[in-house]
This record gives sequence, structure tokens and C-alpha cells, in this order.
Amino acid sequence: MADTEIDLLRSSLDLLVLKALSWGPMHGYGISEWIEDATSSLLLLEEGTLYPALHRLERRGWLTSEWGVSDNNRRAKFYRLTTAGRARFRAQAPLWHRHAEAIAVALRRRSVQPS
Amino acid sequence: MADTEIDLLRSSLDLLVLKALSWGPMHGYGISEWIEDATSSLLLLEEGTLYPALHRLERRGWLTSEWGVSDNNRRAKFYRLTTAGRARFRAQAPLWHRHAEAIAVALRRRSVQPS
DNA sequence: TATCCTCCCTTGTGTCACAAGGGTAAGGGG
DNA sequence: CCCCTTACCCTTGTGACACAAGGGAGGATA
Repeated sequence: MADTEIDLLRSSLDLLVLKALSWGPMHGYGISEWIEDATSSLLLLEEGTLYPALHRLERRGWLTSEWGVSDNNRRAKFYRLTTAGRARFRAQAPLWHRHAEAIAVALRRRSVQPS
Repeated sequence: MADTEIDLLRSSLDLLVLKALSWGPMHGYGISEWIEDATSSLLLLEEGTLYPALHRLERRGWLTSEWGVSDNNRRAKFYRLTTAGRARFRAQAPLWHRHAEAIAVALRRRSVQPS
């Protein structure tokens, strides 16, 4: 928990990236725009966070990358989900939801005793 | 995101500790039991995580501590919310919920385009 | 007496978000 | 034609932190 911000990025970044790529290849810049847009600008993704994350995911075998040309006619590296990456997302997303829900419930408890 | 686990602890630990103390003073061991119980054992709190966190929160002025004797007649350090700690929780909890909800929505999107 | 449980803590170690830096090249306005 | 903005890529500190693995003391139970 940073001083004024909620550090939910850390637990969710990899999942959000995998999700962004679930509709097809995208370049880094596009991914960061998608995340910002899809979370109503609540999660702002620094470039120094995004690119290391992409490389990490690639290293783990969940992504592959390929140079290409963007819609704006610019050189861009397109990331694509691997089969393992797709499986990873399918496995982790429900876990994320379960955990988040459990915490949400705990944070709203009315009494110390089990509900 | 650890290899097989969801790292939601990082974003939520401080908030959960503040919540645990919202009903009155508690010692560290009791807090860890409460968190484990309140999250259906989804969040397991290592001692090497808990105690540094308590000291951190105390350093930031959200907690105070005092040695006492536990229900089991053992020496224990009781932590108590300060006014600042209570305010902190009131301010941060809604933020946590908003962020978590935004991410949950993003992870469930049916299409790339804004919903 | 031995063992378990309750309670407290510290010191590596590795991971990671972020700030701050740097670079290339396209397109458009003057 | 030059400049500025925008769109893209990246790296290197640095600090924060979760965790594993260690250690210790004292009560309770058998």
C-alpha cells in the first residue's frame, strides 16, 4: 500500500496483460492504452513497469513477440499469447476473483466473529 | 503474480490489519488468525510478513503497541488503532473496493472496445 | 521431563513498480 | 525544410516488501 495509492497493480498486471492479448496480438503501447481505458484510468501503467512485465511474461513462455508495423505506420513489437499463456489466464483469473472477493468480504465484516 | 499464487496480499495486507483492529486492540498472533479466518484461509500470513508490517504501520502512526498478557496468559504485544489509523482505513477501504472492481470488470470484458 | 503451542522477532534473498533517463521515426504545421 | 508532437521501444538505479528460514521464551499438558 503506497502512501496514497492502492497497489493493486502488482497483483493484477500480468493478468491484465494476458487479458488484453486475448483478442489478438497487440503492441506494448496499445496494451497500456487498453489497460488504462479498461480500468477507467484507475491503473496508470508506467513504461518502466510495462516493458519489463512484457519481457517477464515472454521469458515465462506465455507470450511471443514479433516486430511489425502499427496502424500509425510505426515500428512496433507485437505480442501474442501462446497456448500456455492462454491456459495461464484461464487458470489464474478465477483465482484472482476468488481472492479479491474473499478480501472484499473481510474488509466489510460487521463483527470480529465469523459471519 | 507468483508462479502459482495470486499476490493480492501485497495490496491488501495493511488494510486487513487495520480492519482487524477496528473492534479493539489485538496482538499479532490474533491478527494473523483473524485474517486467515476472515479470508477463508485464502490469505496465509507468514510471521516474517506480519511483524514487519505491524512495525511499518506503527512507524507511520496508524498503530500504537503495548505489552500485555493474552487470554492464554502469555506475554503479548497488543496493537491499537490510532485516530489517524482509523481515518486511514476509512479513506483507503473505498479506494480498494473501487480499484478491485475496476480490475474485475476489465478482466471480464467481452470485447476489446469500451463497454 | 518432554513436547506442543502461543507468542515475539530478525536476517537474507529475490522480485518488482517506479522514476528518470535515453533513443528512433512518422506526420503535420510553420 | 525544420520542428514539434506523438507514438513507439528500452534500461538503470532505488526502495519497498513478501517470504523462507532462522531463533527465542514461556505456558500448558501429559
